[in-house]
Amino acid sequence: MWDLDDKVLVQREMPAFLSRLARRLALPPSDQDALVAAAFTPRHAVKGDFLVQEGRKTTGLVLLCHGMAAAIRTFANGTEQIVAVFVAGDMLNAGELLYRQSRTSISALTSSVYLPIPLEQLEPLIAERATIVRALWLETSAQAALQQEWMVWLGRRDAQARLAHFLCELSYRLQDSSGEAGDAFDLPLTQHELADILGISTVHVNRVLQNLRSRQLIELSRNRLKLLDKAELYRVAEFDEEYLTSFKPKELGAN
Amino acid sequence: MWDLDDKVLVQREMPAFLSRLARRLALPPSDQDALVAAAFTPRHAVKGDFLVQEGRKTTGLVLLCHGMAAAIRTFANGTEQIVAVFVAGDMLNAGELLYRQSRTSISALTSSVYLPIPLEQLEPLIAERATIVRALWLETSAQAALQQEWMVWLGRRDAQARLAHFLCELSYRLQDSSGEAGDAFDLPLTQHELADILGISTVHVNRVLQNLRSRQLIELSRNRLKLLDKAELYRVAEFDEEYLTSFKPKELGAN
DNA sequence: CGCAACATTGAACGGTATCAAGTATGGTGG
DNA sequence: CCACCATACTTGATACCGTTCAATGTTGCG
Repeated sequence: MWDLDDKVLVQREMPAFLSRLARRLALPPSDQDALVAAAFTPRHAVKGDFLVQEGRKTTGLVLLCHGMAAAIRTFANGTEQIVAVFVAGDMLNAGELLYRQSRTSISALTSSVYLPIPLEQLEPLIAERATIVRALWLETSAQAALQQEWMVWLGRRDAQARLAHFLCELSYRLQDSSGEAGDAFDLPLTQHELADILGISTVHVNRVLQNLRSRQLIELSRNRLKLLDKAELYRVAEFDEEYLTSFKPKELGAN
Repeated sequence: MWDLDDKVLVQREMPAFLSRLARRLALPPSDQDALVAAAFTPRHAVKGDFLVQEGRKTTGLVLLCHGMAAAIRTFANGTEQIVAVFVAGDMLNAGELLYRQSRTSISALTSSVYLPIPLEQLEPLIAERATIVRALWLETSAQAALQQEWMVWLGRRDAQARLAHFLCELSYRLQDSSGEAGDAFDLPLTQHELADILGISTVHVNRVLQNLRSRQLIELSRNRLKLLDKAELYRVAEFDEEYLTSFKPKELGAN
């Protein structure tokens, strides 16, 4: 699974990842150092590899350094629902860390680099350093806020608004995570996967996509997405980025 | 808003509540004492009162000691989606504590007793006591797990399965929270509120309820619900209580 | 008692699923 | 380099679940 390119990729991505991590968690340097010291070396996964497996014992925290991943729940009848999409900088399983086993499978949507931090190393930090526990709690909270937003559009919007909203959210998060402009980005999702995210059928994803295309709101081919009219897309989605910007937490100790 | 009955209610409910809290958070006695010492006195709310208001500055942690409450998101067009239902013993806003303002309004579904813990008192504890941060993190994780389950049935099940699942979940949580048998309990929700939870129309809630009644699965009148055939209801809902039982976290320090 | 909120019922409409078929697209082995 | 295959995407026809609108019955509360 490893080849030269992967190693190069890892080495090139890690510094950028670590600085994003610092920005995001707002940890004191000593804590961040302790966290990184507790980690294994970065690993590489290809599309479809599982980074976390449903029902397995939680073995540690997993940080996504590069690429994208999705948390999947599978039904008895074989249908699936994607309950989360992760981008570089996200923790994949902060919310499951305190439980015996994970409730979802998380699989790589693209070739990815991830950083596992085994529980044995992490537990002493969790037991002693309130700031590190706080960072994990913060990430869990952010994840919960995102999920809540998904619940709202799953429950109350039609397919078009759901899709538009998802694209807006992803654009915003990628921008935040990579620092790039968010008007065009790689969308490594098949229409089938989009269907599993939005809770609609694959066929209908296709139709809604074409509708958005015909209205000159987006351009999408070969997994490359362009947002042609962001303002109008935001309107269709009723997308309010505030729930994402407010992720920036209060400073420690600040009122 | 206060009368004698309320005070009696508060006094009668608090000991039971505190013991539930202890069981749930698995905090060392010293930490639990510190938490309770930081709290205001218990307060009382009537149906419809807001315990937390969307957009307002977060002023502290709110524990629900008695009654039920719902977290509500409101749209521009006036429609609402209920994104969470809380029962006695739940923390209402653990996941929002680190942010500047709350994203949801939380309103009392019944006459309720709640315990506010102001941020000024809480912040020193959060800064210093890893065990307390851990408890808050744990509660946020539990909340996120519940939400994820809702996302799954919002995305992929029909109205009947959604309703059945919600009833199963609530029954289970009430049983867990109150210790009572869960085969019959008060369901202080109008069909309209159920619709806002399930993401379907009020009219359809009515029809689905009647279907469940005609199949001898439930009995519901005057806000009192009886589960007549729990096994079959579980089957219809594809309800797997494990995602709720697994909330019981690992012991501190245990591997 | 009378009003307001809640529950129930029917009819027509609409969004989305499902089924089925056909068309790109990309990767693989010969 | 091409033939082939698998996967992804596209399109149309039909059925169903759930919405909406509207009317009526019921309950509870001031």
